[in-house]
Amino acid sequence: MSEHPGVTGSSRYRFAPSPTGALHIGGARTALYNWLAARHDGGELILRIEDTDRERSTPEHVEQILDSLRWLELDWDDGPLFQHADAESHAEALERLLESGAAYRDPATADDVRAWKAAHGSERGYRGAPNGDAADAAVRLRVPDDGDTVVDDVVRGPVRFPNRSFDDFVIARGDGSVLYNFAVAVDDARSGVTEVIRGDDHLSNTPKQLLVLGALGHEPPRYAHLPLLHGPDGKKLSKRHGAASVGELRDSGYLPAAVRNYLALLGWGTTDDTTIMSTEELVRRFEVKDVGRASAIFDEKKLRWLNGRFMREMPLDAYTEAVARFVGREPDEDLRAACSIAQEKAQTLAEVWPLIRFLFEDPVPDEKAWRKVMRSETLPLLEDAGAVLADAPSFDPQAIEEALAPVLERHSVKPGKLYQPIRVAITGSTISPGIFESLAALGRERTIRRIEEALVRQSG
RNA sequence: GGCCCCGUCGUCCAGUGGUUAGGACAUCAGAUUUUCAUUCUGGGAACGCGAGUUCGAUUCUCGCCGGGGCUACCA
Repeated sequence: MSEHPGVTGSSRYRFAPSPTGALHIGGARTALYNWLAARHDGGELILRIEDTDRERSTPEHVEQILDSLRWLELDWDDGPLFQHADAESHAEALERLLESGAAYRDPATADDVRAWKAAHGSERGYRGAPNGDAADAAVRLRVPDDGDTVVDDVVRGPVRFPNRSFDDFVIARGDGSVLYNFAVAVDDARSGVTEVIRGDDHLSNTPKQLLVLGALGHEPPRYAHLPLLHGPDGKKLSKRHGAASVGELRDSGYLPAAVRNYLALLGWGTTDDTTIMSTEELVRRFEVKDVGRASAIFDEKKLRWLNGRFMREMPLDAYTEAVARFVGREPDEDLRAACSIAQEKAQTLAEVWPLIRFLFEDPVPDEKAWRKVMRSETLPLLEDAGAVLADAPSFDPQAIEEALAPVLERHSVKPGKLYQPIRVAITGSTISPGIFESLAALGRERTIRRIEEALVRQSG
């Protein structure tokens, strides 16, 4: 159509969140699937902000959503478009329907409709009558009593809705502002959207949009409705389900690539059971028609595991970069060295700093660890270790291990009896990267000092 | 209430008119290990129920049960 510049005949996808809250993982998955599908078949992706609800939509939420998408590294080719900014075309389409008689003004209120239903039974939707006097009444779309409206869904197959069961639904408020099901249909047609991938909660809305499209004489796009995501309790995912928003995922220390991989697997899978996939592989293999039909439960344990795999396989530079961003430090040589000894130990970015903190700050003694490890008989061990380390020919992990070996023999103790007190002395905790690597990274000076401080603290 | 969707291990994802129903996370046991992790080996664990079709159903059909969505002058 001539009013659709840029429509080339290839597929056009859209992601259309409403800015009434932060982007949830459900919305993130919808965004990801649209993105994967668009990138897979070389189509375009439009980002449209569904803000016709002026009451609940806020600029802050818009920013949050854009931030989340950027963090997920999902880009778009057009937009963000704002739905409410397109009021003229909505008004124009509305006028057309009013003139053709496909829609009519009806002063009936929600209460009136309820009363009508009480009187007429619930097997047939509300049918109103035009009222010429009501210039400021809501506009309803006339829905036929006969026939079905069929949604030919890519993941569910054809789904039939008896027209009789629908109300003559409201498409515009009394003040002329349009409602969701109308705006969506008009916008999708106007921007030449050919593929609609969205949550299953919209399946029941689709026939309404089809009815609007039909009344306007537009070809409908192809629809694919994704199964909904649920929390661990099986209920619809919401704020109380922990890391439910993209922002929380980021703050929990997850990697965007791992989140993309995990989300892709929530509702879709490969025939050969491949689990870990790069984004390139995801793009190559993802097809909407292979999406499952059953709702899925978000399982953070698996995300953690997947994230750990990505963390461990990252090049050190990228790893250091990610850690630096997460903890708000410079990705300098010190941090890089610290990261190199902690990389294999952490499943999330949030777990890295506690492991390497002792290299940047004085250790904060964990009393429990101290009591458990620092016994009277460990004093001579620590003393001996301190002396040996002070004299070690060099201070790399191997040299340290070799220097410490005789201490073990002299006191005939198992390795743990020596290493744990040292660990607590230099890190304050019983948990750290490998002891030799930790000592080497800390350096001789600080090592000796911390051991001496521990001895003072312990005997004093 | 009406309309609609869904139902394979605890969870996610495969799969088939005839399979020992597969993989992953989680879990359990064992091995490795200086802590914590990692890694390795092994184990347990599922086709919601009832009919029908069929020589044979987890797979096809219907009913039931269970879960979910929509039913706003919200999106």
